Amino acid sequence: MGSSTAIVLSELIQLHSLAKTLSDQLNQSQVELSRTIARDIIFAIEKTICAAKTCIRGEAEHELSNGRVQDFHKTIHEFDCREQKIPKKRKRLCGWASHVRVSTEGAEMPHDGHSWRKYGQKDILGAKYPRAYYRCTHRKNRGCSAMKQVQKSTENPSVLDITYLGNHTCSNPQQDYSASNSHLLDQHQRFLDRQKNLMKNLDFQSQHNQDPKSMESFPSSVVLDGAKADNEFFFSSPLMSPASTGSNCLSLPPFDPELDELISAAISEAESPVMDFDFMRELGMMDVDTQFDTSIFFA
DNA sequence: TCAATTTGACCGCC
DNA sequence: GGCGGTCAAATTGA
Repeated sequence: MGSSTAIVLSELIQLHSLAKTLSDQLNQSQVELSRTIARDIIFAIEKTICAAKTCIRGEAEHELSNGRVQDFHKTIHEFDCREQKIPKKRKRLCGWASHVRVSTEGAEMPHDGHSWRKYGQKDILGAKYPRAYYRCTHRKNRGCSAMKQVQKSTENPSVLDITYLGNHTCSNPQQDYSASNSHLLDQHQRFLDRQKNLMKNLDFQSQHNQDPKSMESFPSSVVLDGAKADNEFFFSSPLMSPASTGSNCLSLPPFDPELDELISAAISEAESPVMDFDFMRELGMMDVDTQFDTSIFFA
């Protein structure tokens, strides 16, 4: 791997730790805006760390022949374990695996664009709810090896922990967004642009140290508390501690007609309230261990 | 009738 | 031996 990338990752990890410390120590009643900024810093850093990790993994694979990979994977793994508190003893997953947390909020099981067949259910030690095992419906006729495990969160039954194993080789037509729904990609890009603008505006606020009163007139806001609004995109990285989860909620102001139009159009054109997680991963919206609130699709 | 789900039994890893 | 993952027969439902 390139040493510069390693330094970037190292520095980001340290920055992330500092920002979280800052956020934890600030008193909510006195400096709400500072808390928001600190949370935003954490969010930005975590996104960058994810990107850097992706770079490193790619470079590491490229340098496999040099035998310098193990240290990197060890570093990343240790960081992952520290931040996610994943027990080191973990059953070996076959090939590609990704963990997703989904808030169901009324819907039993959010559709993810693929058809699955349940082949087993198991009570897991220490877990309040059983784990369900699914395989791709096209396993037999198309030899698709994709699987997923679904388990309700013990802390919050409305949240599903979904682990995807393997890649779909069945080329499910519902997920072929790039070919048949390229306009959705375009709309999604516009949405991301709007997101960037929101963040720029937030930066403007922090630079001008606006008081809470002037904040009220600002149309775009970042959710300050854990309370979730109806139309709220919920971003969370694997590095997010439960205490800081609220910082990743990007509130979409209900009085922003253009944004509402974008979202409702994207949802309605998809025929069903489907958000394809593979699709999101490919777009870089989701990395491994991503929490995604689907409540907006089932309102 | 057939596909999907349920559930107890079995298997392999730690 | 315990636990998680898978198998496969039984059951359900469209």
